[in-house]
Amino acid sequence: MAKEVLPKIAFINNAKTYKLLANEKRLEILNNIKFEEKRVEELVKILGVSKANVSQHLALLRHAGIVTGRREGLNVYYKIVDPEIIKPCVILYNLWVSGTRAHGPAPVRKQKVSV
Amino acid sequence: MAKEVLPKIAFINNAKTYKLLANEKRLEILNNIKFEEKRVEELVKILGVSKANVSQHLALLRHAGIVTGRREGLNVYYKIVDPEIIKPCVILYNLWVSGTRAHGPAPVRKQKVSV
DNA sequence: ACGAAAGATGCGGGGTTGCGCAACTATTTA
DNA sequence: TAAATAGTTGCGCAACCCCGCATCTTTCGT
Repeated sequence: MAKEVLPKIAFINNAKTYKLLANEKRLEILNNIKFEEKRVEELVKILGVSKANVSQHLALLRHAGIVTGRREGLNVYYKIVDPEIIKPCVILYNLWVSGTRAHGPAPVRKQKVSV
Repeated sequence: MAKEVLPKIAFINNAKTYKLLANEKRLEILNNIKFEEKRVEELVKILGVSKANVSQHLALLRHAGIVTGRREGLNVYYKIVDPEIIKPCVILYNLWVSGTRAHGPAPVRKQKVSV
């Protein structure tokens, strides 16, 4: 790990990115399109929320350049631009699995996931 | 990178953690105490905000188990519990440095940092 | 015991976020 | 061209976050 402290600009940028990631639904969306693109309608079924809501979340992620959409007829297929952005999720999840941190009760069975 | 989609509980937990990280000042605090502990007063000088505000941010991080404080006389020394939590910051920063993602204008000189 | 220094905490207002609802656009099929 | 399907966008309100300000607590020196 880098010994140096990141430049101030890094905090501003990271905070923006973390704000986008700081939402359960958006995280679920990202994890569902990290390797294969999916239609909005599919994400609606998976997330169990309204189409409008999914669209709103996707708009945020799109404007930040985190995901891209490709229209094909009636459908729009979304995918992650750079799957690298998922890594922090896996790291934090594993951190939590290891029980190093608190934040909520332990699940029934905790299993690490490869980064 | 793991092919599997993380369990739902992971999204809930990650979202909570990301909310805590989604603040410029808290990120700066974490980056300043990732390897050596610092007094609150030192952080006040570094961040350039009020003592009360720093204390509030530290309280949030403390309650989430991300940092710990150790009192020594008048001073309280804070440090990160597990520096692993910094990794996502470095990853995201490098992602941004690579120009893979948007989010703000490019800095004068961008330099990657080792994870 | 009193004052000073270092932190912590409670409150209040301005700003932001999340989501339902309704209205709108785009594309295909009849 | 009209209807249907897939998606997007604007509005409004409740909930939440950030931070200044004042107050309170802890510890030390005199």
